Amino acid sequence: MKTLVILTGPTGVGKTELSLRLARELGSPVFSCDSRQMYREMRIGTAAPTDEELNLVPHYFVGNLSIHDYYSAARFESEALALFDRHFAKGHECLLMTGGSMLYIDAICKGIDEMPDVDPELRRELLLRLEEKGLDDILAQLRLLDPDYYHEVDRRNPKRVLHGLEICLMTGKPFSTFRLRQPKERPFRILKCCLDRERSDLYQRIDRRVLSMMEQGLEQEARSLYPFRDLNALNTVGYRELFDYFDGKCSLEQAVAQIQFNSHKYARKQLTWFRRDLEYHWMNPSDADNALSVILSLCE
RNA sequence: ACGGGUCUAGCUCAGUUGGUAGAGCAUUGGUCUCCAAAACCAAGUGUCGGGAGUUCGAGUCUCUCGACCCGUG
Repeated sequence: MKTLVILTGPTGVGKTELSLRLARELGSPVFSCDSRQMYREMRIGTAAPTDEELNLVPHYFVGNLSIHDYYSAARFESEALALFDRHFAKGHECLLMTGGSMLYIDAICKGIDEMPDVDPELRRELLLRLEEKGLDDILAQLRLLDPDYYHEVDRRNPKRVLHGLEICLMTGKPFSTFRLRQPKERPFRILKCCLDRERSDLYQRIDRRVLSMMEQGLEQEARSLYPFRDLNALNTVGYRELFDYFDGKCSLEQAVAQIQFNSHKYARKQLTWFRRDLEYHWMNPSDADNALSVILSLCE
């Protein structure tokens, strides 16, 4: 039976390392599902696999985008599914997808409803309007155009409200008519594995990794991307904190500490998301051999 | 040694004319169908340096002890 193995877990838990071993065991490439490692300009700060690691096993979706490119979970869904098809057709029994982008994982598992991409100009307009007239103004229009969604959304969350209105304005139809939220069937089995370790252990690993990023030259990487700080890709832990430092808002030390804290926060958010999904098999990669054999036996 | 200052949540600090404490960060939990490493919501925490006194009542006034800091020797 064709199986897609999903190996995920919070940032810094040790996904990359285990995925390389697992990929060799399964004879699969690594299909990354990390929304930030895709940007080739952001290697250090996203802890993207190194050249040596990339040479060990073929990877997809690492460094395949520029920070200037538009991308989304929906695009990832269609591109990744097409690739899976091709590889399964070539005879692979198991394929491995690794990464921590929760929404991207769900896009693969359940699918995302068909919806047009948002026109960047419209988005800019609405953001401006949000700034000038406030969220209530946006909400009022959403209420008119899509009362259903108006009642569902978290009305305090500008991003959600804005997106709803964007789709209404672009299509002339209520956003909620697109949101079927019906999980799509996939022509393969999905095996979900989530790595986790003791919290203090995880935080220590994250903290150490941030320091090592700094040694690898994260500051220079961030500085070279500073002119593009307004791009969505750069709204990322590890970069925006350094941008604050460049702006003189804090010391370098403080920025580094903030990167560590924000990574902790992100790890917690990931865990919240994964916990909710009862299909996950949980394992601790501090005993990598065991984790590996558990996953392999689940693949049977 | 003398003079001055500081000591409040894990950290940095706020606490009005005395009514037993708060904000940011951290920590923790949650929401979530497409810019998602985003955005949003929520929670706990304190022997207010120790002790004594004044007072119906002290983080807030007085005394005392201690720690640290800055001056002067």
